[in-house]
Amino acid sequence: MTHRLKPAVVVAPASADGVRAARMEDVAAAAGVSMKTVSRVFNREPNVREATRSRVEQIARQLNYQPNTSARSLAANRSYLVALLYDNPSSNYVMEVIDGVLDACRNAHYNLMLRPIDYTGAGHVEAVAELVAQYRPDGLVLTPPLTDDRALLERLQRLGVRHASLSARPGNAQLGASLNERRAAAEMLEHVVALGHRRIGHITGHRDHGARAWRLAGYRDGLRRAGIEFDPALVIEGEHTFHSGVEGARRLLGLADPPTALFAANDDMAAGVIYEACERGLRIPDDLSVLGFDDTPLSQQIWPGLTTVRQPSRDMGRIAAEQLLLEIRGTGTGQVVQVPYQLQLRRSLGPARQP
Amino acid sequence: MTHRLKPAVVVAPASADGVRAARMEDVAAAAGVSMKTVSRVFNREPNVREATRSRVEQIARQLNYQPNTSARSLAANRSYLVALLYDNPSSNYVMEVIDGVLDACRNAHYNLMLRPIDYTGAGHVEAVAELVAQYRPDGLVLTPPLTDDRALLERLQRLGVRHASLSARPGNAQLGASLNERRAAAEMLEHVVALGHRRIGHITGHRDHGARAWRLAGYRDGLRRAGIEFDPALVIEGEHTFHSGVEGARRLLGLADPPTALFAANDDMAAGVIYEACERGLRIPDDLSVLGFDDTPLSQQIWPGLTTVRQPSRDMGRIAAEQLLLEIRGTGTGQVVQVPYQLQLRRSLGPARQP
DNA sequence: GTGAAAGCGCTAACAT
DNA sequence: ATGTTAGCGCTTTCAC
Repeated sequence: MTHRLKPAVVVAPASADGVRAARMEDVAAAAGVSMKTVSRVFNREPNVREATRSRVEQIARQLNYQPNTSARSLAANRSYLVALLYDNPSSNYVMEVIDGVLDACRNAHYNLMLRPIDYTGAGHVEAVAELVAQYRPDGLVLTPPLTDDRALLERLQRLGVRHASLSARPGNAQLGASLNERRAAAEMLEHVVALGHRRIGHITGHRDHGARAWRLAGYRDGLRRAGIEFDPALVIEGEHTFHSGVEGARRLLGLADPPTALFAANDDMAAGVIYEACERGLRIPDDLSVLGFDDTPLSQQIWPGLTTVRQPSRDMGRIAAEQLLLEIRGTGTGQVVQVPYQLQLRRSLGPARQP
Repeated sequence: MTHRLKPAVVVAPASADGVRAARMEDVAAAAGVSMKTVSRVFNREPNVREATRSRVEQIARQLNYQPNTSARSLAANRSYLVALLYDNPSSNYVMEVIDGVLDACRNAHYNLMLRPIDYTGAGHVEAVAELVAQYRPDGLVLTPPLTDDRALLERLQRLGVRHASLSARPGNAQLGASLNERRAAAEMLEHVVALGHRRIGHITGHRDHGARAWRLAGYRDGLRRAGIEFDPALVIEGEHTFHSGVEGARRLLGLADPPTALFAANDDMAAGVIYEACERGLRIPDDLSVLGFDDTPLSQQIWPGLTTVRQPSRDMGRIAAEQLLLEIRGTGTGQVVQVPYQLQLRRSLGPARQP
């Protein structure tokens, strides 16, 4: 007994459009080939004559055929889904990464799933495991600091889920994109020193982020090359938030002999520094130069414009997803791609105030 | 001939975990019930004895059973997918909306699909139609100005796809969330007037956004109530971007008799106003008060803090998705929910400068 | 309140 | 180079 009507047999209005969507069977029938051949065409498999291929493609277009993703997933045991896991430190950053990953996914006809994760929360590893069990993403993209979360990485390994990472610590990722943050920070420092600054403060990133160590090391490299002795009193622990930038500035600007320039490990904190400097009536850059890192949209929306290191987050998201998809689709071998940085000079940086 | 092994029969290591994921059949067997009963439990259908329900649930937990979404989708002819369409005017805004929608989706075990759309681009309606054909989302969430895109709305209607909207023009949505923007703007104006301002400029939103008319009308309401004559020379067309805020401020502050307060139709433009004012050496709020709308994170990251209308974008995203899901799941009747606004007073607003 | 069986639309394995 | 068939894991329909 047949419970459901086959449109190939009975044409019945089923959607609001008045016509049921075409299935692979319909295309196959119209093209005079088997379903398997249509399947081959749509999956770009070999062993289809060119003439057959183009005929199938034309018919499919005529019938406005769109493969049903659920059926494909079920039969092929793939989800055609990539999940992006992020712990939202800065919505500007995340949004750019999303844009890039989305770009790569759309090109590959993959779908993107988003999952905000609180990596400090208990059970965040379990939450990811559950996501994997339920949706079976073909791969994951991780942003810092999830990229370096030992427990999470081990679990992913056990689950056999591939992942690509942005700015992961070396060894924690085989796939993804990263940037030589240490060299970038050093270069920024050299530039600042060249403008006559000798007392340069630093507000670090959060301890769980690899970026903290790299940017701090770059800061020290820059000082060393200039022959400036490292002064621990000028380094404050931040945690990537605007508020921690304000706090850091408060402490550094409250010193008896305050710095003439402040290098924050990201733009949000740099914005906090500018805010606090303004509160104190300091003029930027006359009284204080401020430097950031990332070049998020924020750096152009505050006054004065923020001098920062341009990190191509959108590209990094796209590249990481591309490397992942290479492996997923078996069309190549993914790697960790180094992307270029660039000093973005804006008006928050000026010559050192003369003593 | 059997091509694939059934784990219920043969236990074979299939995943890296060493154990194949449990299927509904396994749960049914272990609980001594039929698959249909397990299905009923998982879909919260009626007609299951409480004892049976809890036994099934316990077994499922023991076996770590997670329903396979692809199989569910295929069989039920639903995608368990909601797509969010947005034309990215401000990444802060979009990110908040995403967060809210995601929240609602996760609660309902729905997946979210993102689709940035350039509504000015040719073929954007076709792009959406293709997305619908391929992924068959059970519903869409639209953000302005897509909420009021005639061609798009008509197409969705024909395709029979439900949608919920944020801040849609009345009549363009049956589902979603909105805010009385006109009243909010008027209230803001009254507050500004109470501080002695008489010449108050306005930079409008983009013409394609309903918000433009509402916020402009509120601005005029506020002036009228204060008995201040509307001066068209004080209104500049903006387009929601930081840059258009800078431009608008440039023109208004260049007037012979410049305004003492500037109300921008969103925060990004207000940040542009502050930027331009600083460029001119004006002190805020002493020389110029600046007002925004939305209360995105940006309004707290600039100096001085921006006085603005708090629009709960995250809640609006969540609520819109909830209304949509009510209809999708047939568990209720969705509507357009009015959400509250709130004046967010910060230091960019002060008493009018005495002439 | 519960179950049996058909079938959703596709791909995998095996044939030809 | 192309076709045949079983089956992916669930929900639906209908029977009990």
